[in-house]
Amino acid sequence: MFEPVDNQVSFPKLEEIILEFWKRRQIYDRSLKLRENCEKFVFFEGPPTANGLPHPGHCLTRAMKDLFPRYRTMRGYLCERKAGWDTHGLPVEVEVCKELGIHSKEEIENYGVEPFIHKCQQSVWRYMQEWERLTERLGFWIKLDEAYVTYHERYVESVWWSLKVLFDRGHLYRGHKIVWWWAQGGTALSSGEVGQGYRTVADPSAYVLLPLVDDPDTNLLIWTTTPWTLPSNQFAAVNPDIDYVTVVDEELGCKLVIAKDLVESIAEKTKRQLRVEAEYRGRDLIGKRYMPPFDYYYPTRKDEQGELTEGGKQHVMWRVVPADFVTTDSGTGLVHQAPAFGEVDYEVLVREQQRFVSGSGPDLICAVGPNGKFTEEAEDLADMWVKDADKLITRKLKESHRLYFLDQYLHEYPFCWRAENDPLIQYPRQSWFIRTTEFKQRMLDNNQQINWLPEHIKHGRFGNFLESNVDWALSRERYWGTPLPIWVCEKTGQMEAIDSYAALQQKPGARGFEAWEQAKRINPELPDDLRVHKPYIDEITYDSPFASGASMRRAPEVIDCWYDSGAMPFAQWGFPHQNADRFFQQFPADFISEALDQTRGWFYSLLAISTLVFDEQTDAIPEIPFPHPFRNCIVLGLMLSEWYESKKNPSDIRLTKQEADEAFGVGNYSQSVGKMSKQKRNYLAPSELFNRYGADALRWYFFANQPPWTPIRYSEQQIKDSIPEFLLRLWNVYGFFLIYANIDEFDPSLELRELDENSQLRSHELAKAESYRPIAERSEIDRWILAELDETINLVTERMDAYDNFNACARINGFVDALSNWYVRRSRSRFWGSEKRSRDKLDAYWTLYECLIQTSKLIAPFVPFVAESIWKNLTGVFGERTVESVHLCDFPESGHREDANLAHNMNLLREIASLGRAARMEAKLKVRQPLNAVTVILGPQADQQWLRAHDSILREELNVKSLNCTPDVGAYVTYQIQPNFGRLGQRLRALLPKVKQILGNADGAKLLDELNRVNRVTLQVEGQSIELDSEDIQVRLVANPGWAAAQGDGVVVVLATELTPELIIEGLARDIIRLVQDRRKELKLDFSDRIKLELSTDSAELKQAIADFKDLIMDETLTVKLEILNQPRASMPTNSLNQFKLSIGIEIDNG
RNA sequence: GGGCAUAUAGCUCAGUUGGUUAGAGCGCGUCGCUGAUAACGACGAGGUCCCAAGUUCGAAUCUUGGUAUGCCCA
Repeated sequence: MFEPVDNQVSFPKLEEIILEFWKRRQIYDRSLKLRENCEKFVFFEGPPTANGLPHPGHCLTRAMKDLFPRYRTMRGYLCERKAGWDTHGLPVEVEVCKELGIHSKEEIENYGVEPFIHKCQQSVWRYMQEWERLTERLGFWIKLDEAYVTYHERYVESVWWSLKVLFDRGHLYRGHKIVWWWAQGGTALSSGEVGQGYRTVADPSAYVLLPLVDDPDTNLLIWTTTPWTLPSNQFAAVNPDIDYVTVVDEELGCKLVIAKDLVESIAEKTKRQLRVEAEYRGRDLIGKRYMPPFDYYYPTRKDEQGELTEGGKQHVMWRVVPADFVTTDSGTGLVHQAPAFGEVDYEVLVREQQRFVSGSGPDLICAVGPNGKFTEEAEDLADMWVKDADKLITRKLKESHRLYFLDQYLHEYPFCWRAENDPLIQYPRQSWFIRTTEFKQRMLDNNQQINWLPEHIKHGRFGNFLESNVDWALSRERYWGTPLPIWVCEKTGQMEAIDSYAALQQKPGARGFEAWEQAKRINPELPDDLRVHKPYIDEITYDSPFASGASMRRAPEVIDCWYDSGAMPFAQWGFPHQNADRFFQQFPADFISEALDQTRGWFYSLLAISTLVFDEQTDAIPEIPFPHPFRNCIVLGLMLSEWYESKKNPSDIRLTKQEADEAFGVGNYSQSVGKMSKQKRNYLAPSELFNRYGADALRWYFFANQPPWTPIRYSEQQIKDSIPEFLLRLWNVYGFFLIYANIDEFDPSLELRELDENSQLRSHELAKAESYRPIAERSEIDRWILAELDETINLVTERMDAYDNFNACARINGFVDALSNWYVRRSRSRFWGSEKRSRDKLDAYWTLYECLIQTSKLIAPFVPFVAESIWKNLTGVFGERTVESVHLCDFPESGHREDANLAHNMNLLREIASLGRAARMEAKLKVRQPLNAVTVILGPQADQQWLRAHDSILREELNVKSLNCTPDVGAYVTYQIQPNFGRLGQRLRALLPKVKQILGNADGAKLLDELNRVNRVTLQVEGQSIELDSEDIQVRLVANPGWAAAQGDGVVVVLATELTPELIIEGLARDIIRLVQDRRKELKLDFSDRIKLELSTDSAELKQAIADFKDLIMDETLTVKLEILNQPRASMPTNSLNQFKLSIGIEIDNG
C-alpha cells in the first residue's frame, strides 16, 4: 500500500515534515558524503550581513544558490557549500549608533572605541536566528556551522596577508580621496547618506575672467557656483574636441575665450554684444598659461616648472588642460579646476601629476581646513566658513575686475542628513589606495573568460566599469573593520605590512599587548578574535628597523569591507596560514550568484583582489589561468514589490487584489509597483509566505516565471498561483496514481525483490519486474509519454548545464502538463477496468509509476520538498531497499526512448482533437452528444496511415462513431499555395512577391496534381521561367465556410453534424448517466458502492433511451438492479433534462 | 549628463541564426466533464510587437534616431 494523500494538501505542513526528516536522517551531509571522491563543483557564498532582517530579495539569491549546487550534486559532483557572514563596516556601526542614540565620530570616541567595538561585534548577530531560519526553511542547503566570518582572527590575518602581498609589490599607496565631507561633524558621508540630503538651493553663479599670461587682454571665461573654491584654482579645463572662439566685448574692451556653441546663450544672459574674432579647436588652447583669480599662491609659485616624463619641462600649474567631461550644456565650455574640491577635478590633477617625473609635478592646493574654514594660506579669508566667504570673494573679484557677470543659480545640493542646515562640501582626505588601474588590462582579460548570465553584463555594465577603473580607495576612517595592517616609522615615515598577529609578536621590541590582555581579564567572555581589532591592535608597537630608537605605529585606518568579502576565496580558509590544500581544491569557483547591485560590489572586489594577488607566481602559489576567482556568474534582477494603495489614504495598503477589494471596495484603490520598503511594509515577510504557501511555491515562482536576471516582482498573487499551475497539477497526477494503485493493489516492490541495495529505481531496474513489459510492446500512448520523459530529461539536463533554469522549468512544466492532460486523461479508462492485473492496466501502472519516479528526481533541485515527499511515498513500499531520499539519487538519465516521430504523431492527434472540439463548439454540439462521423483532411500519407491506425483515441475524445481520413479536399476545403520563403528567398530575391502572387492565384489542386505527377512546376515570372519542386512550396488548407470545420496547420477537421434519432437517444442515455452520477455524489456514495436504481419519467424518448442503453447505464453507474417506475416516489428528486423530466432514486445495494 | 537594460494580449512574461497565421500562464467570456471531484478540462475573445526612418524579396527580431521606464554612475 502506498500512503494515501489528501487532495487538499497543505504544502507548508508537508514541508515541515520533510525538514524534520532531512535533519533527523542528515540527508544533506550524506549527499556530500556520497560524492566524497568525485569531481568538484565549487560554489562561493557571497556573505550577507546579518544585522538586518532577511528580505524577500534574499530568498531569490538563496534559492538560486541552492538550485545549482543541488543539481550538480545529483549529477555526481562534490559541491561543498560553506556559509559566510559579512560582519564589518559602516552599516553595523550605524546600527550601534542608533541604539546608543549617537551619530558623530566625536560622540563615538566619547563613548569609547572599546565598548563601541564590543557592541558592534554583538550587533552583527542580532538577526542571526532569522537568517538561519530563513535559510533552512527555504531548503537552502549550506553549512551554517562551518561559516566563515569576516571578523574572525584567521579571516583577518588572511586578508592581512593579501594586503601585505600587494604592499610588498608596491600596489598599495597613500594618496588623497575627495569625499563628501561634513565639516561641522568632521566626518565623511557615504554616497547613500549623501543621496538622502539633497535640497534645492540658490547659489551664486559667477562668470570669472582669467587673463592669459602671454596676452593679458584675452581672458579665459570660466563659470562656477562655488566661488569659495576659486582661491584653490589650479587649472582650467577644455574639451579638446569642441570648437572654441575668441569674442570681442567692445563695451568692456576685452576679449573672451568661450565655446563656440555657447556664444549666443552667454551674450543673451549677460546682455552683451559679442563679436567672434577667431575660431579654433579646444586642443589648440591646451598648455596656454593664465593668471588665477586670486594671488594667494600665484606670485610665489607662478614660475614653478617640472620635468615631464616624456622629456622637457612645463609649468606645473595655471594652464589649460584637456578633459573629456567638459561639455557645452551649460557654463562657458571652460571649467575651473580646484582639485581639492571635486572628484573629477582631482582626477585631472592626478593625470597631470602622472605627466611629470615623480615629485616634480603639481601638488594639491587646498586653502580650506577640515573644519570648512579657510586656512592662514588664504590670508584675509582665514577662519571664514567657506559658504560665508562667497560674498566676500565675489566682491573682491569685482574690485579686481575679474568678475564678468554675477547671477543666482538654483540647483540641488547635498546637506547633512542629520544636521539639516549643514551643507556638505567635497574635501580631500588622506586615504590608502590599491593601484588597480595598473591591472586594468589584466582584469579585462580575466573578465573576458568569465561566463556572465546574462551575457551583456560582461561587456556592458561590468566591462564598462572595469574600463573606467580608478584606483581602489581602500581605507576608512572608522572603527569596526579589518585594521589596515601597515605600521609606520614615527621618525622616517617608512612603512611595512604585517600578515599575522604572530608576526607582530615576533617583532623586536614588540609591546602593547597588555591592552588586550587586560580587557580579556576584565571580561573573559570577549571573543579572542577581537584582539586583532581596534582599539587593541593600535596599541601594539615595535622597534623601527628604519631608525634606531623609533617605534613602528599602526596606520589608524580600517579597510573597506568590500575588500573583506572579495578576499573570501582564500580568507574563508585562512589561507595561506592554514588550509592551503582546501584553498587550492576550492579555487576558482564554478558558480556564484548575486543581484545586479553587486557588479561594483562583490563581483568587482572578487575579481580585482584575485587578479592582483594571484598575478605573480610564487613558491606558494602556482600560476592560475583565467578566469578566477569565478567561472560562471548569474546576475539576478532586482526584486520589486507589488501592492495596492487606498485612494482615500495612500499609506493604507494591501498586498493582494482580493484583500484590497475587501478592505477598500472595488476600484477604490490603485496598484503600485516599486522598491520594497521597510517603512511602507509593502511586501510579505518571507516567513509569512512560507506559512501560507510554502517554500516550494516560492522557489518554483522564482525559477519558472522569468529568466532570473529580469527584475522580479514579489507578487503574493503570483506566488500563490504557482501552486495550482504546477505543484498541484503534479500532485493530482500523483494522487490519481495512489488512489488506483491502492485499489488495484499495484505494488512494484512485490515483483522486485532482487533489487540492488539502495536502488534508485532506474528504468532498467524497474524492467526486471515480471509484469513490466518491454516498451516496444506497450501501447502507443505509453511509448509516447516515456519518450516525452526521456526527451524532457535530455533537455532539462542540457539547459541546467547552461545555467538556464527558466527553460528547464518550462520543459518540466510542459511534461507535467502532458502527463496530466493527455496521458492520464486518455488513460483513465485503463485504470477503471475491473480486471486488476490485465496487461494493459499493468502497462499503465508501470508507465505512470516510472514517470512519477523520474519526475520526482527531475524536480528535486527545484522543489526539493514536494520531490522528496513524492519519492518517499512511491518508494516506501520497498522499505529499506531503495535510497531513502530523492536528494541522494542521481539526476535521472534518459532511457533513450526518445521518438521524434511518435511525438510528431501524438501532437498531430492532440491538435486534431483540439480542432474537433473547436468545431463542436462552433456547431454548439456538446461532447456528450454522439455524432456519426468526423472527417480529417490532411496531406502527408504517413500521417494519414498513423491516424487511421489510432482513430480510437479520437473517436472517444470527440465522441463520434467513425473517423474518415482523407487527402481529398471535397467541398470542405480549398488549397492555398505559398512559396517556401526560407528556401526561395535566397534564390529569387525580388521576384519572390510575384511568385507569391502567382501561386496564390493559381488553382491549388491543379498545381499540386502537377507537382505530384512530374515533381515540378514551371512559372513564368517577368519573362523568366522559374521551376519549383515540391520542397519549394507550402500548402495550406483552408476550411470552406458552411461546414462545422476547424483548420489548423496543414489539417482540417470536419464534423458530420447530422443528428439521427438513434444518436439523439444515445445522447439522452449519456445525460441520464450523468444525472445518476450527480445523485451518487450528492448522496456521498463511495466509488465502489453498488446501487439499486429507480427511474421515473413521462418522456417517451427518455424511456426509450433507458431501454436501449440499459446495460450501459447500469454498467457506468454500478447499478445492480434497475427499475422503471410509472410514478416517482416522493423521496425521488426530479431533474430537468432538455425539455423532459427525470426522477431518480438510489439505494445502496452492496449485496 | 554618461553607461547598461527594458518596452510584445487587461496582468505577468516567453519568442532560439530575419521567413509571411506572434505564443504561454493568470484574468475575462462561453461551455464541457462529473470514478483526479471544494478538483479537472476544452474553446473563445483580446495584439499598430513603444514611435519613426532605414537595410532586406521579407523585420517583433538587424541598423540609426526618438520616447517612456528601471538600475548604476556622475
